[in-house]
Amino acid sequence: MDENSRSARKRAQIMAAATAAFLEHGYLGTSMDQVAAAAAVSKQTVYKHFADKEQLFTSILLAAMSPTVDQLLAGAATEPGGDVEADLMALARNLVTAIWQPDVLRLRRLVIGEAARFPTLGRAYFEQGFEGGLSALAKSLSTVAARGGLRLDDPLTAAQHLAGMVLWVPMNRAMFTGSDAPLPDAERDHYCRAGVRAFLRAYG
Amino acid sequence: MDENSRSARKRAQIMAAATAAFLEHGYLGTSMDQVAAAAAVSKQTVYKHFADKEQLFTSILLAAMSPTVDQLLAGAATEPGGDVEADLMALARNLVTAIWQPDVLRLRRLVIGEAARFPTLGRAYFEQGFEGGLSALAKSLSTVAARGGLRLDDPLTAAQHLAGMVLWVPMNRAMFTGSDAPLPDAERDHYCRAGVRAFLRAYG
Amino acid sequence: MDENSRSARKRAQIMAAATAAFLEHGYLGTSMDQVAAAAAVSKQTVYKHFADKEQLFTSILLAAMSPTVDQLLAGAATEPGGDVEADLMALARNLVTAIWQPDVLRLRRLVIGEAARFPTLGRAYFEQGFEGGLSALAKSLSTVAARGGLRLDDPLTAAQHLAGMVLWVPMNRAMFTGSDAPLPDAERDHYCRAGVRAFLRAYG
Amino acid sequence: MDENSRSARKRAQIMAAATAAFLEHGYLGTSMDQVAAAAAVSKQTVYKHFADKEQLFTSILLAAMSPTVDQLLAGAATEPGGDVEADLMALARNLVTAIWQPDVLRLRRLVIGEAARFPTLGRAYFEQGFEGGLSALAKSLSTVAARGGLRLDDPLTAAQHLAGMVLWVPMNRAMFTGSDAPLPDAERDHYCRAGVRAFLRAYG
DNA sequence: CATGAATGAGAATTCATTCAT
DNA sequence: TATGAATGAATTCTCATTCAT
Repeated sequence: MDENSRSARKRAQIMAAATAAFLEHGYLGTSMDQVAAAAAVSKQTVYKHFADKEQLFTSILLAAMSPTVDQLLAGAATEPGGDVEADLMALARNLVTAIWQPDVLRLRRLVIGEAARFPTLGRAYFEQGFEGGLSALAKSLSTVAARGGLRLDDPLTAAQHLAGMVLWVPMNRAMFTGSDAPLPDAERDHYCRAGVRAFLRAYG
Repeated sequence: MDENSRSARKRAQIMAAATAAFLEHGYLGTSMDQVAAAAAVSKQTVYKHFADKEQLFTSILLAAMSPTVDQLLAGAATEPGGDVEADLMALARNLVTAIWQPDVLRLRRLVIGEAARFPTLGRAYFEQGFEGGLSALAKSLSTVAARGGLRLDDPLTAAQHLAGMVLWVPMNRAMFTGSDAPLPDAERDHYCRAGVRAFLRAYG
Repeated sequence: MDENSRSARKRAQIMAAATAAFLEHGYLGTSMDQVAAAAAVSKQTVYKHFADKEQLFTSILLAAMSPTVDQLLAGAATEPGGDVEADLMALARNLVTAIWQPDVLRLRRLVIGEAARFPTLGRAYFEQGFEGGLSALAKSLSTVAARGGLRLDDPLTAAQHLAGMVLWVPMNRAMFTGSDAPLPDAERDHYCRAGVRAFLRAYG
Repeated sequence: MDENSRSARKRAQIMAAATAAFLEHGYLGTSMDQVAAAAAVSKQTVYKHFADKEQLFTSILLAAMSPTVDQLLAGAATEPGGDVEADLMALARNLVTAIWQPDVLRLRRLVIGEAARFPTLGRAYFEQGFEGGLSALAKSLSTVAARGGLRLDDPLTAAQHLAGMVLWVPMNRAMFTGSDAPLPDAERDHYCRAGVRAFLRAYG
């Protein structure tokens, strides 16, 4: 049990170090030496826990996705309040805030950049992170709709449209420019408001 | 002119080979030996044309962006036809078709994946490719609106919303899953139709 | 202590091999492969001990200077014996003998040849090896003078003059011709005697 | 004759460029590309004039020695003036000034640094530049002596002693530290005066 | 005759991975 | 078990020299 916990601690150190390194320098840009050094662990120990670099990478990324997904789902949950527009604005803001964590943006870029080399990983991210987030958003929309004022024949499509209108521009900017800086509140609210209003006209 | 053409020919060979290699294997995944071999040219010749790997990479990508942008702009142009919905559908279909070229998808992934290492490149792509495409779409929307049936106070925002609704899901799928396969017509039409109808409700 | 000794042994092997290689072929003329092969060590091990070639070079040379300096200082020390001229002759002979070690001559040529590339190294050699030797010689001269027969207002200048008269010609010959052969006794004595006699006329 | 002069001009360009490059970066540190580029000439042209790099190097250096030697000889010539000490000071100052040209110092370092690789060159420099200079100095000393006040049984040995006392320290400093800066007048005069006074005591 | 390209090797440095201790 | 060393290939880039045009 002692060795077990010590081993588990080392494993955690390795994963933390590797996650940071991969997110910062990419797959090929990260060396096993760097990982071992950053984890304050010998290379052998790394190889004892992870068969090779590919396995380390996929394990790391799959583990890194969970909190991301959780955040997304949490971000999509709403405490329904006053009027519909206010509820939708809160929903949109939560969505943006959940996504605009530096590590989430880096993770997106990393998975996209390695999609050709690691298609399984990309598919996992898409299904859990992306589609999962949309489902959660659809559910929240249904909740809002249940309180009146929204015609939602197809909540999932509505969620896609809301997310697309709000996120399309700022997310592409973040992806392409490489900036991990938080989205300024004014900008965030601008995209949220414009998207929510168009959404209300289409689905109100 | 003779030397010029010979030198230019070599340079073109190098750029073609390097473009293919970088799009397929990424920046770090592509070696200068590979490039030289694929271009049927000696490594020296590569280095005589491009000072180092970074310069080769940026030159290649900037050159690869132009046709992409052109395609996008062309894709956004429409021959206005019958009713508004039909015009918008044509617009959306053209947009999707223009983007869903394998090299365009690969280029997007490459630029995103290297955004941290080459932020200048990413910014260039975003401004020319992404924002340029949106502007062209806005202009086309204005043309359609002029023929009646659309209320476009802010054509650029409208273009962002149309593009976001149509592209958000399939583009993310393409980015994450790494698939360069053409979008099946049925799927394309599905996203286009749903987006266009919501758009018409919001802006019609 | 076990790892320590193993690591230290490897490091010593590397330094010995690198010293020999650099002294024989110069900085640019020596490759890291040669060093590793001569040290019977992998290239990685070399790079684990020394960050890069420059650091290896400077470490090597600084280490190579110490025994040189020691020899010079020891060479300048005298057991004062009979008359002044005999003492000075012994001093001069010791000086020449100390310098005329193949590795010392090679080291001088190497440091001079790389003085433009490694000025710090050259300065270190000048201050420790050259000026240090002169100081030691000055001290020895003072000892001799204390026993009478020498007027030494400025022992350091006197030492410079004695060394200059004795060494100027044979040292330049050794430097320029590249010969590491020991100075024949007859020749050595010739330069020593002529220098000592002039010195006695000037300072006696 | 036209081609001849054009060819000669090119050859001169190459030699000038190669001299500068070799003096600055050494033999191995200079590439044929650099030489050709600096000479504004194609590499073929370089190889047409000089069979290979070694021949280029030796030709360059042998050519670079002549002006150096000339300067030394000229520097050792004196216009005999007032008293003996003044004449000797003038002689010493001229000697120092003649040597302390940047290219002369660089040439010395280069020849010494490459003495093992190019012994013939070093020997040539020693015989023409070094011993030649000493002979000239000896002749000048004889002239001074002829006007009274100097006992010169062996003018060459006297010249060696004068040169050694004056030059030993500053020349070693220049060689080791890599400085091509001109010797400050005060310093030059210091070494000259101390050397000349000791010389007068020994040979006056 | 002179330019650009080719050659083929070799430079320094790093990599992922595996032994030996 | 965990460390340093070894391996052996691959990386980017440069070199001296020689063909072709």
